[in-house]
Amino acid sequence: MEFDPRRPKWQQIAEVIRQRIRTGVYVPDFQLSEVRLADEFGVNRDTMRKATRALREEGWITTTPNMGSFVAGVPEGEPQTD
Amino acid sequence: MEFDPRRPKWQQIAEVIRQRIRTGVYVPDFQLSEVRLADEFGVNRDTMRKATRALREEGWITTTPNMGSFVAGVPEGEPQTD
DNA sequence: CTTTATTTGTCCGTATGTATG
DNA sequence: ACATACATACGGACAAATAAA
Repeated sequence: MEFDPRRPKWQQIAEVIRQRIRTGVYVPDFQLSEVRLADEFGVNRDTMRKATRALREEGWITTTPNMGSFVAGVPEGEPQTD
Repeated sequence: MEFDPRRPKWQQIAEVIRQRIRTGVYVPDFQLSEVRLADEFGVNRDTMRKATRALREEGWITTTPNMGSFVAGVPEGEPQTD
């Protein structure tokens, strides 16, 4: 993925994942692995964690320690682009 | 069993077993099986092994390969709640 | 003697949480 | 942002020894 050097990578990654959830690419309960996503986007896991943290705080995903992160759905007030 | 997510499960399990030995629920020579205990507490055997390892190092139990773990008693210096 | 069940020991893989540099 | 390491936890698999059928 191409990153805009003017903005943090984790923000750009979070936006991509938001879009995937909005459009149904990622359906509820779909498991998101920080390790695999970090590999997919070509970034460090530490960077990926910043993205998942933001998505978690916004209600897009839920995270269970030692288990994984899972798609929650589109948060309240967010437009569904599906 | 209900676990406090703020502390490791294996520590909480070890504390439960310590209490059972202190109060005589588990008497000396009573056999403890990692497999059955893991099932009882609803955790992975790997997690259960961390608990038995701690108890073994503290002197609460002894473990014989291929045989099982057995209650040793209340270690020296530990108060007997019985 | 053979089979089956049980138990600990060991190893692999995956995943998140935390910490350090 | 990255690199690395370790802790915690789960799932699965296999080996070796023991005991009972």
